[in-house]
Amino acid sequence: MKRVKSVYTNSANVAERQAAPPSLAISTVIFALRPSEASGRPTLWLPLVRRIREPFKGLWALPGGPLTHSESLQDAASRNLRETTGLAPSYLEQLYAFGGLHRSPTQRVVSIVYWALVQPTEAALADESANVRWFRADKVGELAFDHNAIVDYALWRLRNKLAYGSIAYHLLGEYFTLAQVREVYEAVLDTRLDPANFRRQVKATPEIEETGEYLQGGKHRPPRLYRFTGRPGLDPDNRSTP
Amino acid sequence: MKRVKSVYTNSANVAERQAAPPSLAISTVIFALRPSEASGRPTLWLPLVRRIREPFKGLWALPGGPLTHSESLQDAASRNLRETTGLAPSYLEQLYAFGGLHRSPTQRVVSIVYWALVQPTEAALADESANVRWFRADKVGELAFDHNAIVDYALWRLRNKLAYGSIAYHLLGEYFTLAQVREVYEAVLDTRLDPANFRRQVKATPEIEETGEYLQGGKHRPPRLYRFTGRPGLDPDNRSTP
DNA sequence: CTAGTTATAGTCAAAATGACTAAAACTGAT
DNA sequence: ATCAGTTTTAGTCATTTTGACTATAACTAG
Repeated sequence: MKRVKSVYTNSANVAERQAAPPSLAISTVIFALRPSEASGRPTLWLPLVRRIREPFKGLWALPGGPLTHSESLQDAASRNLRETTGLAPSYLEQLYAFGGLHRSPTQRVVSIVYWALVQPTEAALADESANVRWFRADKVGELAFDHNAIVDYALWRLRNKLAYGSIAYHLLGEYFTLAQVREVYEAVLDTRLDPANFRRQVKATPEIEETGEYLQGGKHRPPRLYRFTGRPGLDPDNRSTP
Repeated sequence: MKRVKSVYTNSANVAERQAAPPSLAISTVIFALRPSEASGRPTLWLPLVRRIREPFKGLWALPGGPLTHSESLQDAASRNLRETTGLAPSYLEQLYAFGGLHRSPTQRVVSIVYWALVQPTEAALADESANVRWFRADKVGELAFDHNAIVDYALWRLRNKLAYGSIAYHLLGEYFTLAQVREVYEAVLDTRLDPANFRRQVKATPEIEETGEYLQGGKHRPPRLYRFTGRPGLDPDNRSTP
């Protein structure tokens, strides 16, 4: 079989490289909640992978890879999430297609970026190694390519979607207390919210179902557990909120 | 010069076509306001181009084309909008990257779709020919590829963005009356709104500036003209609303 | 000058929001 | 056993926002 790929990657002919179509890659920004080392309160974290080749060798970058022929964009994002972190997302949505001319110094590459939320039970199982590490979302340092801008944009989208839609629950387990929901909002939006008013609002949304269970083992009055009954939200074209 | 492109397009070798990267295209959904033939009230229209080759030869499709090497995604969308309709958009934003496996029967193609709003003064100048025609957004008929789904999604996004953000003004000229703004909302959201309450809300948004001018020549009391002082909104990454 | 129509201001009750008080229910220490 | 401390939960109350509606102003057509 003729190695078609080599026409683009190995040739030193500039005209040929010009004529090559921009390459397509898929990346994902994966958010999960983890307790902050300092306060113990939950904060947003995301996994990054260390680049083992040029360009940007040694820098951290978003997990990603090429789009293979037999998978849809969403499938590619899922796969690549699973391959780098071992995780299955509870929420996955397309973020944006980044296609600036100089994103990569070596070649023109268009990246279709997805963002995902994973539940803490999942996140605890996440692979971590020398080349895969979790970072606090607000302290990622300098990343490869335009990945700092992408992370910022993903954070903006997360905040936005949280403020409108009902998405917070995908960062939590199946059962949760109203205080935990509030902590998600506080972590993501970086504000403090009045517990009484917040609970009034959450209880007004029809997708929140009261269970008969209570969370035991805490130091104080045991809070009631709730359940989210909305759709899974794995579909990017689901028409929920902007 | 070697014709690199031919490696993918002319070769009959299946293995080679498998190995070829999915091709990348840019399309645009262009909305403008035009008076309905029936009621005379403004309604949403969009231009489509007739396909002159297979697949889907003869069917109408969204304007689009390949991504060239020297332009960003947004530039490609702008150019392609200008080339097919002669228009310059007053608003242009990325809609979504569509990459399903079977969007095109002949090859795998990933389309990055933009949506645009053009002002009526512009829209009146739009080119129309045998192969470019404007359709009412709710009556486009059967389109090529998955373009019906794309138009539906674009309409959903437009409604959504209209309900939250301040985007209606990009469908109007520089000066407009509050009744015209209301007509935009009524056309896009397909509802009737109370004129008094609507005006109260619009006047509460800080980006709307009252001018000293009045629209003359109407049959009744001349309405005051207003101006929109928000940012142009040509940037897709502008952090306005979901 | 009058009838018809649109623009615009204002009223009023209902609903939503933000700040706050307080009781209930648990744990851990006295 | 009791009490102090903390969190959950319910409720109050003033303010703001919303929706339905009334009324007046300003124009045109006849």
